[in-house]
Amino acid sequence: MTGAHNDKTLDKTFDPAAIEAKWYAHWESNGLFRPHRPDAQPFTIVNPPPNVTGSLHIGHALDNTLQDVVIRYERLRGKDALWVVGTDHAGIATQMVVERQLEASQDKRTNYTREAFIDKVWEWKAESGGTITRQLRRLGCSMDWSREQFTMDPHFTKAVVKVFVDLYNQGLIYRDKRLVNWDPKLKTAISDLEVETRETKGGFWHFKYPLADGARRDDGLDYIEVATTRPETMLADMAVAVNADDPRYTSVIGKDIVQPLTGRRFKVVADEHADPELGSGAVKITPGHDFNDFEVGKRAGIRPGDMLNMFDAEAKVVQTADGLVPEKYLGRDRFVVRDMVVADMKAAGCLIPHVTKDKDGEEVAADFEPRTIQTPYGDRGGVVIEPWLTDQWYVNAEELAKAPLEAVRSGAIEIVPKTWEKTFFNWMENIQPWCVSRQLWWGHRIPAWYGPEKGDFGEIGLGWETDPKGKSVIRNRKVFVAETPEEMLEQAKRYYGQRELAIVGNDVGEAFDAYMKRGEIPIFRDPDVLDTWFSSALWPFATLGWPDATLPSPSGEGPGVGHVVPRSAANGDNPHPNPSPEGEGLAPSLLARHYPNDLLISGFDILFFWDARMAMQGIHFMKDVPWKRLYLHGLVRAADGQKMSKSKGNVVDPLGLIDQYGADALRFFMAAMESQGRDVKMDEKRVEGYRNFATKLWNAARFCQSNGIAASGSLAAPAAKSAVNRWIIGEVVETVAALDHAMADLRFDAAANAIYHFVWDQFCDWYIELIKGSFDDETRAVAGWVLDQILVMLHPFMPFVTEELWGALGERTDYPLITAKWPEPGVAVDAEAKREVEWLIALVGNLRTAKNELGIAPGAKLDAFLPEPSATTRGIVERNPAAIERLARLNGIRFEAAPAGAAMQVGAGDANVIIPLEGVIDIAAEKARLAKALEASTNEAKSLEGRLNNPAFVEKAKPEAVEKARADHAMHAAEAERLAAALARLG
RNA sequence: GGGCGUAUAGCUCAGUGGUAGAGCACUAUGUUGACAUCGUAGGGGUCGCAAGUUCAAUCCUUGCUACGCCCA
Repeated sequence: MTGAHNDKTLDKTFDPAAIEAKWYAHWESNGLFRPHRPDAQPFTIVNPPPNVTGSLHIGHALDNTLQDVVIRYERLRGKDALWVVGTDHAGIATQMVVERQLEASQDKRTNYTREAFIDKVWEWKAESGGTITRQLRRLGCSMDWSREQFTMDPHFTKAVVKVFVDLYNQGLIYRDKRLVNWDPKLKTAISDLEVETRETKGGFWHFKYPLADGARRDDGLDYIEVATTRPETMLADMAVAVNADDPRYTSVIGKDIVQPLTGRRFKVVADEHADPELGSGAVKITPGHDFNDFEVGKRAGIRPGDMLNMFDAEAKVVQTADGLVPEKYLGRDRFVVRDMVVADMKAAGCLIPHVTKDKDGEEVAADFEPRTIQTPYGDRGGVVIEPWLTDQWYVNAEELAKAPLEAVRSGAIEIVPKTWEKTFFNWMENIQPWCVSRQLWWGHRIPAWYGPEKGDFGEIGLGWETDPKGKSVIRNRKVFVAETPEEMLEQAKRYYGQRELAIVGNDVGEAFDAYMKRGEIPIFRDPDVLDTWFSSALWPFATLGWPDATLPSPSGEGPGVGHVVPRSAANGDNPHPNPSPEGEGLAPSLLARHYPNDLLISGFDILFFWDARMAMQGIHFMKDVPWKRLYLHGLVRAADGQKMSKSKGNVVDPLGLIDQYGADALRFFMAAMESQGRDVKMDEKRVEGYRNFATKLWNAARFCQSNGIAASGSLAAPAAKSAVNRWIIGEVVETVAALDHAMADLRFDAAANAIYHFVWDQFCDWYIELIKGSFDDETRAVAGWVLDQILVMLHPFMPFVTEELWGALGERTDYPLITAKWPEPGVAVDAEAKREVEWLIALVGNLRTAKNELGIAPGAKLDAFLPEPSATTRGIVERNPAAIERLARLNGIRFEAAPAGAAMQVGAGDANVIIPLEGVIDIAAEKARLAKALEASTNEAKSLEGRLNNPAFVEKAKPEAVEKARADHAMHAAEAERLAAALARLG
């Protein structure tokens, strides 16, 4: 039914689905995605690793199509093209999926031990981990599956651990107690980038904070008015800040406030953060729960360790260290407490109502002023982020950002399109410490261990305390950061001397004393894991085998380097190591050969998350940029321009489009729509159009085949005498040049359009039409060669249909298209042939138009006269009788005067062909037609004449512009003259 | 508030300092040695608005308007 028969005769219709699976399996099983080319110039890209348990969405389709276009192009150009592929463990996302599954069966994570839960995640990975890689195959992506990577493979984990330890030893990773963005739903810290600010409707409450000890302001008031959008935080207020230059408050700076609900006494402090222009000019300060207040608190001399905390990990109220939070608030949710606090302040007479006038001009009092609040939400958990004071691991991003900034400035990394440079600079220049620890179970466990710190006299055992999460922790910790437990123990022994050490579980808790009593020093590993982006930042080099010289060999095959990493050190949590299959070219030089990568293609939405961090880690550890070029593309939007989202229900499934139109059509759409700096709007009609394009090509090939046109076997253009053949060879030359130019600039749209228009407009519409009826050997050779060049040039965009046709047109099983050679015509454009064919095209086109306008049947075969042809035109006519008869549908063109009588007149180049139509045409209609054309020509000529008569133009314009204007003027003037003469003939 | 982008035919988008193109849609049509997922012909745009630079502006500059995105 579909595809090619065994005898390779092409079917009338073409079914993408039938050929896609066949060719993909063929390419992959024959190792054609990475042919052995040890002597070729390497070309390397790495795919942005999708979430391992995810599935292909339309954005992946765009991203991976562009990468495949590039890698297939470079492979065809003979390079040692490597497209590294793999998936990301996606810490938060994957853990959430598995937790949701547990919830569905009334189960939950905390019903399991950490190890048991992680086992469940590995099970889920095994179950669903193949989905997206299968889908990438359906799209036709020619990745090197033989070396498929996973961010939690043992060798990758080794790289992650080494990076952490090295950065720690270099002082670029440190543990710090400061405010983090805490997600109370996921119960983990997240980085600044994972916080999205949303506008929400909220309130602004005004309160009286009474001055203590009878103090009064200069104006006599005995309180300070403060306002807040988060009243609940007053339970942990530690100051009121006013501006030192604000005359309303100068006399009370340093005086005490008594907070009405907690009774806590704290100072009025002077701080620049208080803006006299805003509200009352005074601000309540909650250093433990607000980023600005944290800084104010520090400036006021409050140490982070002393800042009051009033929330637990789920943002429920807990007792502060000073014990002043009233019992009734404890254990309640932050938003419940907000309402309670407002009510209690109101009852205490400390709420200042918000007074407005209603529509009748009456004053109305409300508890708060309605306001639009910029509220931080966690991008994964979707709940309001709470600034929370905890110990977390931070990367000194400011330091690591220096080299990437310089790399982009110097051009060592080229960002395409360039407009993104500014965004990149802006972010990198203002980069904040990167919080990399996550309170999750699924991920790379942080290679840090804690034991009790020795006291001033070397004594050990200063006790333990309860952390904000309610867990018992060693109060003064000594941290040991090491790649393996063995190394850690070495460090610990050096520190503790000859004491017995005990590595204990995650919760040292109450067991601490027991260990101490037994004379053992308990040491436990940091329970946290690393931010997923911390590991994916290593993708460009860790996938190539860093830090080992070679990659680990598969399980059970000798001492692969990946397996010397003890399980505990690799992660301690990975019972299902993903063996790295051995592929071709696992030479020690893999890393050296393919780093730096040549190009990275990613969506701009992960510029900061991923690209920037790859640049930081890549340059730091490899002493060179991760990639020479960074191409950023936009989003794929829904047809109405909206962002696609599950909640809006406007998500387009790329697999559905592939089913309907074929992968080639979807790919071509993605490439053709990818112009730099603009989002791609989904347009299914256009996908359909490119499916039609594939069908058009299919049928053209079918026609060629049925006329004895076959595979060329020649890289160079065949010798050709006929103008038509010389012309089409020249068109190939120009198309290759246009494609190469577009690809060099990563203009995917221009590249796709160049081949599209060559195939349809030049090859199908004109060349095939022109050669019909004259299939000589030369023409067969040229047509076969041109069709081959088309298949090669189109292959990066439409790999399936082109490979199928390549196979159908000739016996070349040992020379598949995917590894064929990029066109090298070896000839120049033949200008004479181009002029000749363009003359024929103009004649045919003008004749068709004229016939149509005069209502003459298109098929009517007519006589034609050309009384005084120029030598050139005469030659063209004499050399192309078949085309003139077949396409122009003329009984030849006679070089003699036309018989008297009505005639239509058609121009082409310098010729005016007269076609007698006595009794056939409506003379009035022909006159009208000519008059219309005459007017257009005359207007054009006049306009040009006006310009040429302007001395300023002739003097100041570029000579080429003047020259062109003169030529155009001459052309239009001559045309007008011809048309006028033609009109005159009609009387 | 800061930054970036976009505004061109009904729709989706290219493009150029010398008065504009594609695909789809639309109208008419079906003669041609593959293709109706096709062919042929056609209609349709003061290139968001205003000012400036220039011999010349859709293109460069500035301002404005509208929409979108990122950061604070």
